[in-house]
Amino acid sequence: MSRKKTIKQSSTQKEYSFFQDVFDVVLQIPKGRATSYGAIAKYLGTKMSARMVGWAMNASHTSSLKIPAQRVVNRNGILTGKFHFATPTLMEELLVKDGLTIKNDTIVDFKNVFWDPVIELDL
DNA sequence: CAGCTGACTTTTC
DNA sequence: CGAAAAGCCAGCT
Repeated sequence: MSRKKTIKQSSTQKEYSFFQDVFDVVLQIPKGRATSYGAIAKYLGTKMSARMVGWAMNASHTSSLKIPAQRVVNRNGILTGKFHFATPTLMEELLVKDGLTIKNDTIVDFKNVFWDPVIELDL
């Protein structure tokens, strides 16, 4: 279903940011899976760039919602944003708890656990 | 309104 | 393998 537009808040919530879309997608990432910034960007639209997704994650800690940002890595499966967590090792710890294997700041067999919103949601 | 910035990606050397 | 540059675009100052 096209839940892209389901994000639309009530009239009261006039402040609508594209961050909401990113958060919504990230929150739907199943446990034990991970996706890339580019995949989310592609799902949200061609006008979206990977940097916007990463930037949205930067704002995730400001959001009241709990965003599993550890499940979002770059296209190589490298934990590029780990330094933005409370501790540089927190991101890896969270992914390990999800059942993933992290080796040298990189998700082992990333392509196997890759979760593409375009395929899992839109399709 | 204009310039900066950024948790990315791809190409090139 | 690594460093550098260019493209990308919305939000912030």
